[in-house]
Amino acid sequence: MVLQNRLGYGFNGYQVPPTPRATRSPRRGSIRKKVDDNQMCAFDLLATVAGKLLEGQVSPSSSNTLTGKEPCAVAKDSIKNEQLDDDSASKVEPSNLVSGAPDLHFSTKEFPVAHIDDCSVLASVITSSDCSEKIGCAEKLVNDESKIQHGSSKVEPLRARNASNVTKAYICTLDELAVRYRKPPALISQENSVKVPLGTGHVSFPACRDVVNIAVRDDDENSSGCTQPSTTKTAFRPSPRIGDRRIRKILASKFWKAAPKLKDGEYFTSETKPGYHNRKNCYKRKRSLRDYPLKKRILYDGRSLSNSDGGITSEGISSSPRKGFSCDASGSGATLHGAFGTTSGVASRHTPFQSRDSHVKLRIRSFKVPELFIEIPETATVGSLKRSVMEAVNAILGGGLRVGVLLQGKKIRDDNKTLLQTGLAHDNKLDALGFSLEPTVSQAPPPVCNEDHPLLLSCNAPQPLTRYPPAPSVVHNIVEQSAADALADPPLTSVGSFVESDHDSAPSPPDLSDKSPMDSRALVVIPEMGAEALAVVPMRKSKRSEAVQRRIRRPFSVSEVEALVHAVEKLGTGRWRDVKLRAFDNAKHRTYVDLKDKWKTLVHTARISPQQRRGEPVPQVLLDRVLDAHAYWSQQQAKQQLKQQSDTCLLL
DNA sequence: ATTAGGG
DNA sequence: CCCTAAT
Repeated sequence: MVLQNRLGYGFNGYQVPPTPRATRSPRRGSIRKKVDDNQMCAFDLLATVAGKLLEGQVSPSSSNTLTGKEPCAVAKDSIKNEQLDDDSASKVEPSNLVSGAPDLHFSTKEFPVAHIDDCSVLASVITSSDCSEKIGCAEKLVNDESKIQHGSSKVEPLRARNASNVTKAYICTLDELAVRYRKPPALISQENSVKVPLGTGHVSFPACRDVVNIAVRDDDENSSGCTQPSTTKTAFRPSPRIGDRRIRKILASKFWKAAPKLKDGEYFTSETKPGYHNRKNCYKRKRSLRDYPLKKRILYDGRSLSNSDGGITSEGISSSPRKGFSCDASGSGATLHGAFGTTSGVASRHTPFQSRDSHVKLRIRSFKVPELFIEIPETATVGSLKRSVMEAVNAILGGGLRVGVLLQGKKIRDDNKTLLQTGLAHDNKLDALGFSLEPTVSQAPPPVCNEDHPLLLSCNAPQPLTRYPPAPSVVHNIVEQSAADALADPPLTSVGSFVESDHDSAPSPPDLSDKSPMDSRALVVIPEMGAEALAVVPMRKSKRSEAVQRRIRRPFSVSEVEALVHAVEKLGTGRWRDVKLRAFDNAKHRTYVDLKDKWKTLVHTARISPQQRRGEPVPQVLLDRVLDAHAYWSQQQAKQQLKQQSDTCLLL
């Protein structure tokens, strides 16, 4: 232990910087922003693909709609539509965009259900790909949540950089959708001429606020569905008084509790709370659905994947549209069962999509895991290696993946299109259907590494329990607030020694019993590519170096903050390397850049109102010290600059 | 490799 | 946390 810090540790006074730092020339504005805005915007990517997709699908006569537009325009349109909200249900109607495409006529009437083996995420995404409204809702919710979490100062949701948040909320919403979607949904849209048959348990697509409500209530299966056309409009309209905060609250807490409780709770089981930094965020189906295991193949291959698009195409997809497959509202639990049972091979029978009960049955025989990066010392045991791989697999399946849908090698990025619109509902197209697992930008498969000695975690003992729930089936481990994960940090009682070495990434204690003779220092499991041809979207750069994953987010604990404050008080800002050496020498996962960044956020945190702060609350005392130290060292810096200026003047 | 800043 | 320019 390099340093012993305690909360409330007295401030020993500031230290004079050893060397007056030269005045830095003003930084040039980074071009980064432009890159972000122009190239990394998720919507841009999506739009590009959507545009290409439409080009290939829409008949020439309809090329004056979406096709002719700039991809960016598409993106903006979709955003705008979302923001307009309220009646977006009607405004975003796909058939409006691509009028003239014959297939689209049935899109509002028929809703094929895709059933995918075992993977809830897949099921969610697939099923939702035809739920145009719900997807939009999900993103809308994300927007709202981000707005809250970022405070009023800065709202940049839905950007690639914030994909983490997006993914989190997105998926959770999708899960909800999947649960709901087991009932035969019907698209309600005022703009569509097709009337929604008020048959068995049709579920309308509520606007985002309604989604929230759905998440809360269990018994609304019919309340939101089977809506009379007349009342539909009002049902879609979000009540204005519902503020962001409420949405967030419901999203964060109620939903995650409610979802597993949903009628046939057999459907999803969440082991822990959601979150991209939660490696165990892994949905598992209970017994009723587990009969259809997801085969995973890990390929040992030297190739790396190219960026987020370098997903792996699923193989062995068989599908067959089936008419008359009934999934009534009550028997939703059996829906997946029935769907999975009999598929094999691809039926080429043409399905009359006029049928209400026309469904698309899909069966994915196996998926390849996109990428696993595992670093493990050669002294590690095979057992620990297994656990490491397990960790990585769980992490990547639990939230580190997103699903791509491909049709004839082309990625379908437009989640708002129905299966019918994309042509997936046609038997002849089903052969060309493919799925891909793509690493989420945010959820990097946490590099599992058992370096050093992951022992002596005395003060942090409870932590691994929180972060690595022992068994699935622990439903009550669901944490309610996203920020609550900060609670997983070492309790304040262990202030004596903070800044432990990076034990977080060593979940499984090394099994000292049997030493592995493994020679390789690092085992790298890299997927088969198979996605080169899918480069529908010209990626900025698809180099192997793209495999570098974003580091796992590790919120600073209070004790860490305390250490940082103390060190900065002593050393000042601008000597982050010294700060690192002094207070965080043992925390390998904290770089001096991290410390600098943390200080930056600390200063910011100290300046905003406590209500706007998020995460584990930092004691006000500490924040006061932050402000004091910041002021002091800023002043010192200014003095130094003045002194240097006068010096140079004298020299001249 | 470090530092400073913007994202 | 990431990315990068400038040291």
